[in-house]
Amino acid sequence: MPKDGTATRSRILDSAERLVKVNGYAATSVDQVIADSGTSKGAFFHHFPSKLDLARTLVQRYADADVAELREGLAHAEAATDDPAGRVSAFVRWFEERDEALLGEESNCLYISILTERELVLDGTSDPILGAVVAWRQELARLIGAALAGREGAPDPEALADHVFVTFEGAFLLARSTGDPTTMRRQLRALRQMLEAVLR
Amino acid sequence: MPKDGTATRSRILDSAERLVKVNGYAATSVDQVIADSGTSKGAFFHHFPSKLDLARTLVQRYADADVAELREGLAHAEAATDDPAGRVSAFVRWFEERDEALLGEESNCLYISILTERELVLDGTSDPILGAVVAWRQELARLIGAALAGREGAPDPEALADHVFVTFEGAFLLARSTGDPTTMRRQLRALRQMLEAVLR
DNA sequence: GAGGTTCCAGACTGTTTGGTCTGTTTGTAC
DNA sequence: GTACAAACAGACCAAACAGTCTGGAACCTC
Repeated sequence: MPKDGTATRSRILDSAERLVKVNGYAATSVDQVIADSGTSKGAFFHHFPSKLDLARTLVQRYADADVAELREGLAHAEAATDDPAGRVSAFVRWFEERDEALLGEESNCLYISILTERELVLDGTSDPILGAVVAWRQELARLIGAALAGREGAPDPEALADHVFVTFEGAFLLARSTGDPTTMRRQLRALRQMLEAVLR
Repeated sequence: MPKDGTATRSRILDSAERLVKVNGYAATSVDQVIADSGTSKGAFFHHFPSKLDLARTLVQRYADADVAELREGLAHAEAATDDPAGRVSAFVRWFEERDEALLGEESNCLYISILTERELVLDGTSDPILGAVVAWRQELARLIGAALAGREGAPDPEALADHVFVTFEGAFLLARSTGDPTTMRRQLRALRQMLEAVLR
């Protein structure tokens, strides 16, 4: 085996993720990524056959991490209590309380940058996002459905589950436009209070 | 007065809005806008000194229309009933029921395309978005606050008000990734049901 | 109808873009 | 130590990009 290139590859991916989250995919040039990662054209196109291929790798990596976070939150919620409604609260609170990284002023979601460009959706680059969305939907619909069990005229558990995803993405955008770093926490808090009211 | 150019200008703006909503700002070239609007380079740069200037005009126009829709919904809600909580329901339902244009499969929000690119935020292009956000926040906080009046331990009316905006933007993104045209309506319905539970 | 201005078409330009190509270094296998 | 392939570095390229320029047509003013 020849010399190891995984470190260079990771540096490229990390720089690209940061830049694409902040500026968007089309607005991020390969040269910017190269400069930011301190590598070269040769290195870039050695690891990725094209810019589009980088995007695909990036989205897959990000979605995997996202689903991992989901599992982490679920494990926490299910360990916290046996009460179905309490688990939903605990799940949201789990994200509400991790303020630093998630709530940072400059924090953003890669999904937004990718979904903004229709070409990336049409050619399947965004497919891992759908995978993550479905994972969130299924797991949270299960959690919420348990708390709603046997209620008549109750809201659709899947729609409520999707609304958690909706809140994250919407709050990222709201934070962008207001510049207020407390936006994400406040929106998660509002979401939790509304869910608690529905499940009461 | 020389010959009228407002029709050409509008055609350019309409094409640009459609293309930017669908593909993003950076991914939309001036040449594309020209081709789509059936005009020319000369016409484009006669009406807009630069691509960035087009973006500014576009955002302002879109935000103005957005605030007008807010007012329309408010007028409808306030005419519908005197009950404070009922007005909040009526407001959301007002959007829930206009499915065609707003919920169309290909529908999208210009805000997302603009907020995705940090440069457009830093140079003030996104300022009208903040104006619209604040308008929604103030008006809806007033509406929701009236329904929450005198309740102790109640959620923050401003956060709930912002959550309406959050739901719209998040649902647009969710619809993009799932391709499901019923997404917006289902999310608005979930939002309404949660608000009704909080205000009950 | 002469002069001037707005409106627009399309050729043109300098720069940036994603991507290629050549060459060199580095580690590995034998 | 020789052979070989992976891991780069950086010059290079064609196409696409935003923006300019020139020329002409339409329209108003006088």
